[in-house]
Amino acid sequence: MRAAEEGNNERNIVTELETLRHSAAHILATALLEIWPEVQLAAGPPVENGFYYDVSLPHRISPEDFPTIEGKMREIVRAGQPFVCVPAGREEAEKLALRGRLGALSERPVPSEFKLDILRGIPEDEPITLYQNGEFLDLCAGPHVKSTASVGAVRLTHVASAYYRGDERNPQLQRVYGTAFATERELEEHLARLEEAKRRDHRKLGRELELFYFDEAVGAGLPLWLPRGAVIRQELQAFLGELLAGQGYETVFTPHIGELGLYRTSGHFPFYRESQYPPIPEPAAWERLVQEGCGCGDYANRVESGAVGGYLLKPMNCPMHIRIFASRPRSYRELPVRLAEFGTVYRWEKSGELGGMTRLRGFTQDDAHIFCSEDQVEAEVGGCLELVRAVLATLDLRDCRIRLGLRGPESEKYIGEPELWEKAEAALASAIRLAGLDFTQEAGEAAFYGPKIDFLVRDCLGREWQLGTVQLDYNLPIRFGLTFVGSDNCEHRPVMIHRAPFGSLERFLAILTEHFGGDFPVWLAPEQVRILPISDLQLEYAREVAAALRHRRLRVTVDEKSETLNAKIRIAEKQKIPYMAIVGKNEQSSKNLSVRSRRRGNLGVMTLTAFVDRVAEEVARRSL
RNA sequence: GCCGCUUUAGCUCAGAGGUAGAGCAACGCUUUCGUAAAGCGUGGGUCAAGGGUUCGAAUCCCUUAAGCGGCUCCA
Repeated sequence: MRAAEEGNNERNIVTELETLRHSAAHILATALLEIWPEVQLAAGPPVENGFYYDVSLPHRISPEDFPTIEGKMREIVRAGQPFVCVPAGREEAEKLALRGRLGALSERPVPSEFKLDILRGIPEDEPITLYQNGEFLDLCAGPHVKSTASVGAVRLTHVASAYYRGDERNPQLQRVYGTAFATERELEEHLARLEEAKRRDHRKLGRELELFYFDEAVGAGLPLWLPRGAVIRQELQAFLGELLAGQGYETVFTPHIGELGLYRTSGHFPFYRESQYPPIPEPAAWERLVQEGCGCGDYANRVESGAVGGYLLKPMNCPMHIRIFASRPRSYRELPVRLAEFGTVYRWEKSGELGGMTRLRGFTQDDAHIFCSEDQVEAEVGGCLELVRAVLATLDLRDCRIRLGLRGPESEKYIGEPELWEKAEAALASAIRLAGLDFTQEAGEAAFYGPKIDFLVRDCLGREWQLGTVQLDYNLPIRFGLTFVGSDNCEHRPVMIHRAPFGSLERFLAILTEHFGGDFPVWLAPEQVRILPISDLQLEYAREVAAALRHRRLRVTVDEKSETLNAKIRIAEKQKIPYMAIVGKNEQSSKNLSVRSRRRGNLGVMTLTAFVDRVAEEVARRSL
């Protein structure tokens, strides 16, 4: 969801809590004005977990200012200022803005520039309303609570920056975030939930559980999968591999770089240009350029014109899969052709956009491209949706939203004819309806070659990320001149479906880690069982048990440290090992195990066979 | 990329111009323990990197890098 919905600048306020938080934003604005009367206000809507107000102010607001601001806010709450709606004519409102009176406590020497701009952006047929509490008068669609006293508990959370109206060409504002509730208790509960959520952060757990690692020597946004993370990845890949085999996919492998010309044909160069690493020249060409003293600008021009050849680090796998399809004549009898690959791609993300495993410069998609005839599209898209559903259900990711991404208004961002786009957009919409799924349509969310269905989930901080995606593409088959021979012995144009149920393995791991808080189901757990000998006398038996478990392909280690049992349990618990098998004198003589589950505690004594069968079965069923 | 903040031992963090600290982890010794922390000891740092100010810089200033919170953009 966009933080700031444009239009008349305020989001549609529906719930009581949103109303309260919107009022809290006005209280924040009032407090800011009392401290810095020159502050220029832009917009202050409620958002997912609170509210914010965008302001322009020479003083850089920092968390150190929060106590002062919050103090003022509490005074305003205590004062119980009523929120009064003041209907106003357009001209009157504009006069107030010009006199600096909108978004202010009094008239000021400088006009309320943002309020003026917002005012002028409101459609003619919409009424203009102002709201006042105390001396603070603001352009606002409302509604508000009765009085400032209704805002029982308010807290500022952080300050960040944002472009005015979300456009990077506009001035940058300071965005002060806060949250508000009717009561102090609800606020405390909310803050506690936030703390808890931070404990699940995949960046923190990724380090603690040794799943992945970022090394400055390697580069920003380029993750190193550590052995434990690699186990999870391999399990995920194996799981998906089974599903794909069942749906008639074939596996392919393709290189990480390809001729620039390939990407000219696909349109990645230039339509995807800003997301790509610059071209890699051939060594001979590079030498010549160096000898000629060719500058970067010159090089860029020569690459652009095709005078100098080169390679591109692949930003997507589709062009290579397309070339595989085109590698020989295709008959309608073999359609659909479904080519799958865990394909690693590289994209130039701006430095400030990188973050943990959710946003990277190199990542691996569980990619596949389906080449089919027009009348197979519906069934194939349906199959893809079913695949995503199966993946999400197995991994318990139920809390997800489905978005149909359509073209936006800027036509230069998309390739192909509008009629084909309409056809593709309609086909996807009907496929989702057929699958009986709820979805929203959003313009401007399409890929450059076609519309798509995205599955979105939230991370521990409430940020929404795209995981699975299904994209319909009538355009690349045209650009590559793909054909198949139909039953009529004529050439026909195939349709392409791009799809990735995980999206990327890295982002999926991030979301999965946060979803389970690091407590992965047994089938995914890097270490499934840890044997805890009570004393060194049981070491040998412990190793025997481990060998037996390993024989059944379970991932097991023995804690051979000279520690107390309690300490060993504590360590295993912190490392979130699903099963601990305790072996002491008694277990050794009876050839049993005392089993402790991370989730359910002490499970009591059982035979080795009973334990192995139990865990192996859980793994085989991929139970949660 | 833009705005703001941050960077001290493997991890979490003290240290506010005068010779670098703690807890946990690691390692060693003692202990051989019954369902979430046994005891003692040892090693470990170009204080992110580079430059500057100063008699003297982890500390003040500048540049760069990485990370964090957002914005923009996207798996």
